Amino acid sequence: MLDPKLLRSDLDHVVAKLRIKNYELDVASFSQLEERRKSLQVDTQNLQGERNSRSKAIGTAKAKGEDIQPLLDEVAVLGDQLKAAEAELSELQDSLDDLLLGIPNVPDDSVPAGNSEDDNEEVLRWGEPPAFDFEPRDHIDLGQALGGMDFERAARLSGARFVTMTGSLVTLHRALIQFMLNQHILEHGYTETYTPYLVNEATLTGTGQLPKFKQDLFHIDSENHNLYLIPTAEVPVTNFVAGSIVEAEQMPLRFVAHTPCFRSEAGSYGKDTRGMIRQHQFEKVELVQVVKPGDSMAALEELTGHAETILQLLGLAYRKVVLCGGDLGFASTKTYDLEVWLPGQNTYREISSCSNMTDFQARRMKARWRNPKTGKPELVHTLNGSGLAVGRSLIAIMENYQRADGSIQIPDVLLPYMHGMTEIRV
RNA sequence: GGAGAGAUGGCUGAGAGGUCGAAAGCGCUCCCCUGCUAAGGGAGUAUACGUUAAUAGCGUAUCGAGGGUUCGAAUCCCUCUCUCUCCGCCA
Repeated sequence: MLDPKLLRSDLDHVVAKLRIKNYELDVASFSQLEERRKSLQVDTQNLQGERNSRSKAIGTAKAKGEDIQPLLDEVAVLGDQLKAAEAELSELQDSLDDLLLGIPNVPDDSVPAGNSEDDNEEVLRWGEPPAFDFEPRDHIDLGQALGGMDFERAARLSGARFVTMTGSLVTLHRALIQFMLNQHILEHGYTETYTPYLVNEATLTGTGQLPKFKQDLFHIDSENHNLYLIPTAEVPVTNFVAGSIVEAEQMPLRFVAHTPCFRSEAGSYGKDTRGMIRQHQFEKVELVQVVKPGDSMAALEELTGHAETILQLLGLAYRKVVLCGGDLGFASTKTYDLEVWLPGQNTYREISSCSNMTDFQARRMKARWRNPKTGKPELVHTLNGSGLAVGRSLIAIMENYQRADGSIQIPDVLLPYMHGMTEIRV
C-alpha cells in the first residue's frame, strides 16, 4: 500500500510515477472518496465528542445525586445520528481501503520505461553458453531418455502442469536445494526457516497477492478452512514480522526458506506448456530481507548478488536484467531478474527475481522497527528474491551439463550431495 | 473430538458500567544527588487518524477481532480467532 499522505499531498507525482508502470490511477474516484471521507470524519468525530462530553456530564450529575432525566432527553437523538454517521464513514473507509489496496507500488527512479519484458535492460552477462559438438536436447527429451521424468504420469494423477520424477534426477533436485540452502546459511548470513504452506487472507494481503491476484492462487475453501497454498515463500516469511516492531540492532533480518510453491497459472494457457518451465507446483529457495529504510537499495544489490553466486558456483551462464516499468511486479519498486541460459530453448530464461518492495508490504503488514533517532516505530523495508527456483535450476543443469550420449555431468559443487555419483545416465 | 481457563501498553500485571488511554512494578529516556562500583530522588515514556505551519495544542479511535445492550463499555451479552490445562485420538 502506498502512503495515503503521499497520495493526498503529491497526487500528480504519484500518478506520473505509476504511468511508468502502465497503471492509470483513477484520480477522480480517489479525490472524491477522499474529500467525502474528510468531511464525514470531521462530522462523525464531532458527534462522538458531543456524546462523550454529555455522557460525562450525566455521570457527574448522577454522582451528585441530581435528576439526570432532562440530560437523558437531550441526548436521545444523538445516538441515531451518530450511528448513521459511523456507518456511512466505515463504508466509505472500506471503499477507500479497497482502492488503496489495489494501487501498485511506485517504481524507483532508476527503473526504465517500457511495456513488456522486451524493454527490460540488460545489466550484465556472466559466463559463456556452452558450445556443443552435437545438437543439444531439451530437458524433456533428456528426462524421458534418462527415465526419471514423466509428465504423462503426473497428468493422470493431477492434470497438466505437473511432473513426477524418480531416481537420480530427484537426488540431483534435492542436492540443488541442499547446496543453495547451505550457501545462503553458511556463506551469506541467512537464517534458515520453516513455514506453513497454507496461509490465510490477511497474510496474502500483507505481501500484496490479495485482494487483486486471487485468480493466481490455489484456494482451500472447505467447511472449516479458508486457506491458500503459498505461491512463494515470500508470503509466509515476509509476514514473520507482520504486526511487530523489530529492534534496530537485530536488522537486517535475513531469512532463507525452501518451500514448494503453488500457482494456478490462470491466464498462461498455451505458454510454456511443455516441460518443467511453468508448473502448478515447484520448489524454490527464497531469500527475504527486512531492513532499515535507508538500506534497502543496497540490500537489493546484495541479495541479487547472493542469488548470482549460486548461478556462478553452478557454472551456469546467465544475464541480469532490470525490469522495465511495465514488467515490474505489483509490490515492487525495482526488480532484477536473473535469466539462465537454456540450450534446449536456445535462450535465457528467468530463474530468479529479486525485488525491493520498500515500505509497500510493511505498511500492509504493519511491520515496523524502532528508529533510535526518533524513538518512534517506523515502517521497515522488505525485499525478496529467489535463490534460486529449484525446478528451473534442475532443467538448467540438465541442459547445460548434457553430453552427446544423453548423460548428465554433475557440477562439482553438487558432488558432496550426490552419494558418490558424478554423472546421471540410464 | 470432549471439559475448563484465559487474551489489557515494550514486558509483568491491576481494573469488574461513569472522573480509565488505563494503577503498580520492570524496562527505557532526561535531570538531580553521589567522586569510582553500588545506591537514592524527580520528571517523562503507546499507536493511528483528524485539525494545524507544527513531532505544539485540541479532538476522535484503539484493552485479541467483529457485532450487540446502554446516555456512557477494558468492564455486561453474542460470534469468531488465538493461547493454556486436563482427557481422547494421532505422524
